[in-house]
Amino acid sequence: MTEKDDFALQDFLPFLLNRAAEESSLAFQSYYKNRYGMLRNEWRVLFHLGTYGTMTAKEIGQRAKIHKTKISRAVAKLTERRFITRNRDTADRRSEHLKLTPAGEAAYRDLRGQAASYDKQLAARFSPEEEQTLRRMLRQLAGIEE
Amino acid sequence: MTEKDDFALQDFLPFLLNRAAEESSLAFQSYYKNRYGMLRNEWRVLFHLGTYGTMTAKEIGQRAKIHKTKISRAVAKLTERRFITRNRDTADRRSEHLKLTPAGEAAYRDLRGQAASYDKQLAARFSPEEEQTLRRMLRQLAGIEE
DNA sequence: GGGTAATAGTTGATTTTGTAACTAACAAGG
DNA sequence: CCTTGTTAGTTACAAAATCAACTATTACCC
Repeated sequence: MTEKDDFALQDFLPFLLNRAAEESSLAFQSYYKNRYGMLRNEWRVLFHLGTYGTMTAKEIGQRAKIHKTKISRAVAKLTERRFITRNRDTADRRSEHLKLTPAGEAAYRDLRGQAASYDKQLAARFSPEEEQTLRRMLRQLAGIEE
Repeated sequence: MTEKDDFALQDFLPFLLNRAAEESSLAFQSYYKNRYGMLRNEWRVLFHLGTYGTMTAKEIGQRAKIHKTKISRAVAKLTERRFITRNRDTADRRSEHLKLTPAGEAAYRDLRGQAASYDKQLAARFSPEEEQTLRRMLRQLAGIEE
């Protein structure tokens, strides 16, 4: 009754992944929250716009696999804080092209720098080969082709 | 402006981990939600009690690194649905010993079986060595010793 | 063209989570 | 024993996620 069974929660990949995700993003999340008052979905959108340039909400959603509702709200916040501007497509007036403002670009550069060094720090626990393997496996699990 | 930058969101481990976690647990989550109306924290608590037997909320929290608030609510739900019983410790009346009811045991056995086969399926994408490496790295990132 | 379906994005209602304050019980020092 | 501090667990309130319904626009096709 008090003995350990053969398949525990710690052996369950979805649990492990979730725990690793939470644990590894803790410090980063609070940095961005304190510094820019940005939530996860907001800096995700910012990051995408910084990386790929002008995009529509739909494109961001497809690439990052974020639901349109979350994007819509993140975009509203980011627009309100003057990090991005929106422009209706003249050919298809349903979609909007989103673009970083100079303030958005600055925040993005900071974000990217922080993320890159944070990432490096996390990966430093492993050998370069292990790290590559890890990234490949995670992309596999996440359904990211590229 | 529309070109790809050198460090994208898909390269960021916390993002990758989070995406992999969500993607990989989707089917499982909805199974348990539909079958038993259980949320993630609820089946996590159930799983722990099934694996380790009688425990207090605090012990579950330490092992699974779940916040006490979440556990408290999960325990309330599970008790209400007659999956677990609570017994105050006679020596220290602050803590309660939680234990599965027969219905809880049954749900646990189903849960464990499903989880194990689901896990196997996920891991089948990789070679056995890769799988072991993945688990070890995830445990590392998650801060799980064992 | 006119009707029906599809798509981009928003909004609202409900559920869940997160944070912090709270209660009850114990511990330890004087 | 009484004050102060700590711990186990709960609860209240605010923030966020979810899901479905909604608006506006375009696409299809008879």
